[in-house]
Amino acid sequence: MITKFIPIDYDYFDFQGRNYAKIIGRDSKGKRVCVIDSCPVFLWAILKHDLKQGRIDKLIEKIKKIKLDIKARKTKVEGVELHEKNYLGKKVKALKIFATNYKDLHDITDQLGMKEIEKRRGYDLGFITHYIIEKKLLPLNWYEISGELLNNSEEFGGIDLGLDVDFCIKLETTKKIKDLKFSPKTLAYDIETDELKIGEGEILMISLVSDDFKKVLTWKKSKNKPSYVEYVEDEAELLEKFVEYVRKISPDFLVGYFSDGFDLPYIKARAEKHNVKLPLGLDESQPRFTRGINLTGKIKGIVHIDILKFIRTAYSQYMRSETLSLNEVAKEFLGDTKKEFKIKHSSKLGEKDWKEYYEYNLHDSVLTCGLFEKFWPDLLEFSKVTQEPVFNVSRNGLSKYMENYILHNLEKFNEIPEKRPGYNEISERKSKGHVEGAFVYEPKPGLYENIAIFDFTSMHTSIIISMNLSKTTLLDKPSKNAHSIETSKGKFYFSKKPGFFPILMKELFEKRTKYKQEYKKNTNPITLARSNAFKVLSASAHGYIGFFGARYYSHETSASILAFVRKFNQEIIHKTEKKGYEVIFGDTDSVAFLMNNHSEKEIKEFLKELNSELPGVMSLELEGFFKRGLWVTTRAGATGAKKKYALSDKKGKIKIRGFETVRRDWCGLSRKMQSKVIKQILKDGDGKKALEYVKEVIKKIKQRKIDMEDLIIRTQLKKPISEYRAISPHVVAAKKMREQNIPISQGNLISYYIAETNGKSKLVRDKVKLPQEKGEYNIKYYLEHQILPAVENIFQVFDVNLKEVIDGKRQDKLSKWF
DNA sequence: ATATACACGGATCCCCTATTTCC
DNA sequence: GGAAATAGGGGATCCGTGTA
Repeated sequence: MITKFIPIDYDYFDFQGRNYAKIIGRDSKGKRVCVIDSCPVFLWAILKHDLKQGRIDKLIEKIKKIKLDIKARKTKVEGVELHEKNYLGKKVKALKIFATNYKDLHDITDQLGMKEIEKRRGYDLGFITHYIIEKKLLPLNWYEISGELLNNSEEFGGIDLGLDVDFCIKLETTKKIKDLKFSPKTLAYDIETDELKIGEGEILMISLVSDDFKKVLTWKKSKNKPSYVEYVEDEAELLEKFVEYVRKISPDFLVGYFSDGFDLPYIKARAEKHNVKLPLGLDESQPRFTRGINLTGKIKGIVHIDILKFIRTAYSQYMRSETLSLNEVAKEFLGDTKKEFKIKHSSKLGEKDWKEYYEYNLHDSVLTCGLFEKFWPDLLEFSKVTQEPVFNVSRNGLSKYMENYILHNLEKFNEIPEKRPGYNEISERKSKGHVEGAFVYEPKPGLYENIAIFDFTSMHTSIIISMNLSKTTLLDKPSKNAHSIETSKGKFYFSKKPGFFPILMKELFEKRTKYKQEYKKNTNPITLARSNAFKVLSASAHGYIGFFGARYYSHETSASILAFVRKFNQEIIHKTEKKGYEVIFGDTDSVAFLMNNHSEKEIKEFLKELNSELPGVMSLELEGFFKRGLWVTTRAGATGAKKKYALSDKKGKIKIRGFETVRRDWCGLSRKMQSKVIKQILKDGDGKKALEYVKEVIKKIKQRKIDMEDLIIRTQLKKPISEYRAISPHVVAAKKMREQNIPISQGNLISYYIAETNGKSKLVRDKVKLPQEKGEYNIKYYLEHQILPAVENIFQVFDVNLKEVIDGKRQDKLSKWF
């Protein structure tokens, strides 16, 4: 049989001791296809250099005899080949040792303690990754495949029986073809429960939303039933009905929001309680969870996606939302929010509340479905770039993206993969301590006019490429014909012969540029997603090298990259000053300076000149020309504050960095006020109006006219309450919540305000009250700890002492304004 | 475990000394 | 009068959240 095929989900099974990949996908007509395939299983034994052929032959014979009888499975070494390979960029002789089952590679590795063998590698990729590398059947690419149709066949122990697919094919050949249209079938779901702790309460309803399907299943009946609501008798039937609908719709992707951590485990826990089976898998298997801190729910054949996890890794650094709640994320990406509904325990809900609750539940799935559609192009592109299935892509972190990209591209360098670091290796890496980071120029506080800013394009990555930096190009001794750099950890030398890591980064870097252009020329969600995928990947190169869990970790390289970053930035700053410009600030990869009377054209010429002196792919670009810029001192007052500034461009567009305005752990009042003050000052060029405004705010505070909502402070609980050594206000608030049985856990944003109290304690934490708690806000606290710190330094730029304004003292220095 | 370092700034912690309170 | 409690100053540390 010959058919077109797009692989979506990868799984594997053992049959007669061997591994078989089981790949679920679709054909061009949308029929569901299961492909069964196998691939050679092997690991590498790297030989000590200068071994004589005779000794190698003897070693091969010895290895060929290895047999294992473990875990009720008999496997053996099935063959050994000698190959010329590269390992960490160096030529080596290595034995390719074939085995029966991938899971036994570790045990075989343990048998390879012979002294002729230097290192053992390539046994820790996982079967799926290994299979994709070997057979090049890449996720979400289109193929024309041929093979034997397994129709109710007994082969593989009758795998085809009881598998809910249209065809099951034993793969023979594959041929990559041009992309065809593929719109995945998506089903979003969401549950409502009485308790937030997994399995503690009852599941009241489940909503399901697909393209042309909207449903709320519930056993909580009420008088007016919207058409999309379907009643069942009880919770057990609810679960059965849920399974029934999922099986009937049979989506490629079952999507939830935080469903790895809530919805799916909850459903599983309740099903166990009621003794209800959850045969959601295409083979009727139940969802399975991987253990560990972060639960991951897997359903065979249907890709279970927790879209929150993907948004968190791939997108959150570019988002405006301050939390990753469904409401905020949906607002940012879909322009839609959750339905208003105040959740109460079901026993406290009135007859008319239920209709709203159904709607609320349904709409959560609508939003989840919308988010999946919005991020589908991104999932697709990341999956294609890193050549890993969407299930993994949606849950992997940045380091894994980079690592997969590397592993799937090693073959063209004839490289044997490096192993994952073990526990000891990781602790050793951690013990090496931090390397010195980037250079930040101390700004001179003040309000400036006409500012130009340059910054380096993908600075770290372009340095890795241009200076050929990596674990494998690091030389173990000084060399004259090498890139070298002085770091706090010593002077390091890197070969000038391009290593595979910098070459790979160069490919990424070039594609990043190419797809950015493509996106600019042809703007659509796919080009944007592709551009973004390469941007994210390209930007995490240095982070990967410095990450203790990375296969290609290198402390020396990380230190060198950062040393080059400092060097290049300081050189640019120096050259700018030498050219006669006054430098205002610089952070890592940027320099800002006063234009004085120089024209934009002159400055662009200067940029060209700077660029001509940069090596390799490094380049400096114009970030922009700005009309005004504001820099302040630190709270201590002695020095200019770094990483805090505000700019306005010629169109009056404002860019605020680091100020309290952009920090979510300040109350709304200070943030809004500071933002307004900054905007006013950048607009006017002085602080007169802004000061009037601040005085009004102060007056309002004193008169208790401020809305409570604007005084709420929100701080994230980053760890379990018991682990806090310093009991700060938000920890006290969290404790109060716990006492009131309000469910809280690590990662929650804790809201509270500071109230007037009778106690004489001076600790802020003793004045903490929860938003719903009765009390009056603490005037002194808000004036001195929220308002003053937010704007004091700004007015200092104009020689205004705000403390005196607050205290109502006369303002001599202000006389010039009044 | 799940990319890196630098930086700000609030709040508490902790140590010290001076002052107040208690017996 | 002397010991214990309290206040307050100030640096160290913890903690959360930014910038790049």
